[in-house]
Amino acid sequence: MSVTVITVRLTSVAVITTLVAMARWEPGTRERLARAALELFTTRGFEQTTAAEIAEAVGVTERTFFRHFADKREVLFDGQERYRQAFLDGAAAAPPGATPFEVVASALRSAGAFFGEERRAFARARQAVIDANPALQERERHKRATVAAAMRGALLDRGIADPAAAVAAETTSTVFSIAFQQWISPGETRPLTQIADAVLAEVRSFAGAAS
Amino acid sequence: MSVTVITVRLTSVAVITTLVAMARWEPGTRERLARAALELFTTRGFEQTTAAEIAEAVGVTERTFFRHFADKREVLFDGQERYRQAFLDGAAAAPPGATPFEVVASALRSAGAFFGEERRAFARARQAVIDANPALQERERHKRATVAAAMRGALLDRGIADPAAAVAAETTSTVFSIAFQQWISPGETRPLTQIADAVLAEVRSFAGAAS
DNA sequence: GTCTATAGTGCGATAGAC
DNA sequence: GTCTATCGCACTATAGAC
Repeated sequence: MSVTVITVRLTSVAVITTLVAMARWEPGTRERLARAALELFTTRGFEQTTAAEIAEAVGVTERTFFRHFADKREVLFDGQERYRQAFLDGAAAAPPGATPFEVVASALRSAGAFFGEERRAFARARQAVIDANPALQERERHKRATVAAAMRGALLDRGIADPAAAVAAETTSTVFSIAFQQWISPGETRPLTQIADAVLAEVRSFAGAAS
Repeated sequence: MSVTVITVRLTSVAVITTLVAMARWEPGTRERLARAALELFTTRGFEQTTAAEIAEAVGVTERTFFRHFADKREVLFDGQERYRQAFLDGAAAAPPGATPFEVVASALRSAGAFFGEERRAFARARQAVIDANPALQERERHKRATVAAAMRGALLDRGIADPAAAVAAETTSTVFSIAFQQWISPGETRPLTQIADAVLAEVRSFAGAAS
């Protein structure tokens, strides 16, 4: 029986609190808001869903929603830091003296691995919502740009100067974006890393084809 | 005295209309709104300026502002179709059978020529406003993405398939963006076409450096 | 051209955790 | 006592509906 309790503790922070003390509010509000939002956006559409409805679905007020998310769109982009970090970790993993291309390839491998098979279905659902709304596409591009900015910083830190750093950083972001789109397209079964490899090869052939 | 009148007519379209006929509204409202908006955004900031204030500065109602621009941000991105067309014209100018790289280079030359020296000061003022506001940066990236989408369409029409078309299209947009940023940076005097050439060369060296 | 819903902000109060 | 998450309420501007 004590084994069961331990299992619960490991899998649900909310349950711990409920057992330990009568909390006035449940923890994990942010994550629950994000989940409820995706579901409501999927069924009713982004614009047809109000922030108040999302909050209500979770049992908090609209004001609480906006305390967690700066705006309504942001709720779909929670947890992007971890994914940006995957790029940076990959870049850092490249050996000293690696060429910009090698750093980019390493970053793409790391980011590609971050999105394993278990994330593909979720990614598809999320992307369907984004694809249906221009305002969300804008936000997505903004997030993509922060990845490029982070990569540029990492490359500059490695001693690679602009404009080479900027080109390499933007290429990372572009290749990943094209590969990701393919990864979640219907019928696609290859892992993201493999697709990203193919797209990066395409960049090389693009640049070399006119010589 | 008639000389004075002629001078006025040459410098103010609004005055012509007032003199020639009792027009119910002034022409060029859209352009005047865009100009007034840039000026107000520059002095007060984007968020500190309301749509009603921009409209008032031009002598129209807030409703009229939103008839011309779908949202407040859009007033800073008026006339983007002509600039997107410059890319497409350049792409179309590439000879049949040109490689994707050559098509991209041609598009960049055309777009670079579109932004002549006479536009540099305006571009700097506009960019200062955009750089000070994340919401405007989002919109700018969205516009950039439409350029990439248009380029991809042009490349597909030429028989270049994905993902090569997507890579080439995104590269066009990226190179232009990096070059444009340099073009309007303080102290820069080189023409945009020359800077874009240099950035495109950087792409080639990026892709070739790891072989 | 008017009316209205909704996004998003500012601030004081509250209640539990520590 | 401090810190943090929440509520509740008043408020403005955007943007769309009528």
